[in-house]
Amino acid sequence: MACAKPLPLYEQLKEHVLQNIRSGAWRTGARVPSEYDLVREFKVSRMTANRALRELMRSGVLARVAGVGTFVGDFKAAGHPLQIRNIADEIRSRGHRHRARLVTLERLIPSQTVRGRLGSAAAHTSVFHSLVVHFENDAVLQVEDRYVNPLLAPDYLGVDFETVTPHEYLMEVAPLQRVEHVVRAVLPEAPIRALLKLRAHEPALLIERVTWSCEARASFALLYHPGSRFELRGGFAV
Amino acid sequence: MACAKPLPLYEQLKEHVLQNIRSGAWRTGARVPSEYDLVREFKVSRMTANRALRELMRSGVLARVAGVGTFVGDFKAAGHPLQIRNIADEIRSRGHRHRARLVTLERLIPSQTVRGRLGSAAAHTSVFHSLVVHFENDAVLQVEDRYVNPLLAPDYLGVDFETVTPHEYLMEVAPLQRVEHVVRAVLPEAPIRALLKLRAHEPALLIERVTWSCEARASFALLYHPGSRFELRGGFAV
DNA sequence: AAGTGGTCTAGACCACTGT
DNA sequence: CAGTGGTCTAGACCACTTT
Repeated sequence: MACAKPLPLYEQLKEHVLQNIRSGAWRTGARVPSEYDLVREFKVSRMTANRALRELMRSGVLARVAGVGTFVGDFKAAGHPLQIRNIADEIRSRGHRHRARLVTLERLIPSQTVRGRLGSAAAHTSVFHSLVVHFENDAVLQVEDRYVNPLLAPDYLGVDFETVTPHEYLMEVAPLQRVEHVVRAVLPEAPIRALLKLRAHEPALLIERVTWSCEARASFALLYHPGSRFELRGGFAV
Repeated sequence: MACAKPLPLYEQLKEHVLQNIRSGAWRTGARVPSEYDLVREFKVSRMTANRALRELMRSGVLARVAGVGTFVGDFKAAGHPLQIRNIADEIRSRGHRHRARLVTLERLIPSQTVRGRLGSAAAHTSVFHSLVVHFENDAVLQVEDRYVNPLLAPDYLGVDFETVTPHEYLMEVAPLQRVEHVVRAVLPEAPIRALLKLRAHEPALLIERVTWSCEARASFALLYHPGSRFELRGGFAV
């Protein structure tokens, strides 16, 4: 998926910084080239370098201190509660590596709970079910327990969910119309706890998410995250 | 209520646009002055006007179309799952009774952690600290551990926080400018656990919230909720 | 043709931190 | 003191849309 048009200079600078963070060359807390360094190295004006670093700061990748310098930010895993983002993109945008392991992919008769969340569309029929573990640099970041309306994604069982996330696939085949989520702190049951590699009594952050497409419920997902390594970040200005 | 320092020009422009939106003069979808309009009206350079409008676009307030113009954004899609809501209003909106118990109200030298969140404004000076327990029909719903910048709310220690919530008071004396929050699942320490009346190993949902006012950090709050009785709900359409 | 936003430059002054 | 980020200017070229 190459970008046809050349990126603006400030985007190229941002990408350069992110590459160095992704590759591990610049670790958390490390000093990042100053605006003047970028001016000299890339032959751009200072405003362009400033914009690149400023935007990376705003998105939490960098920390800047006037009179001191710019440094790689100290991020714990952070998600945006209001955006429906692809977890793989989210991990990559932090400069880290995403990997997915498919645990289960099947067709099943939904439980009472799942039927309630997925609605009448799945009343007496079976639904698709996937269980995927998402890793950020080899540490488990999310266990994704997802139930999908087969009417809206009939080819779900044929997708390779170790290269494409369920979210990516669903966004492609079913236009997202509406989303609802509930966030809770829980002590997950043993199977989930094992997949999350949680210590005993370590809590998890659970996001229950229902998505609508074509006026119907498309998917119900239980997204479990280790409490010690995951944060939902949000905020707004003004 | 006074922001002493003069805001940067681009912040003044943002404020000007926001005032017009807040007052209702510019409604959703209405055209906003172009960059050149702002250049002429406020005698600033185009880059300054550009930055103001660009940042308002990124925070979702404005929508811009190259070659066409800038318009007031459509807020119905921009649901805030973590709204800055007053917990008392929230409880009452569910038809329940809200009660607050003030545990602590003091001035103290902030810990390293608090200083980090509250920023340099509190570097070597003391800050205000309040610890309030919020009940929904006699069940604990939130333990609010809040640290306040004394420069922005000098009368904080004189407020009766069993009749007015800290949030209500702060909204009154310091205009809210920016908010950031982090949501996590945690096992709280003993003192908080006792106030929350949690069973052993019962997790809590922790919201860390930093609010800005007058370009300064106004308040840092740790909002603890019992995992078994509290949910964050959100969602949006389209 | 006129207007708009998107980007970019080559300077500038300031306040601040480090040495 | 030199270095840093924060801000600002007065131009510029481009692609695009509307008239």
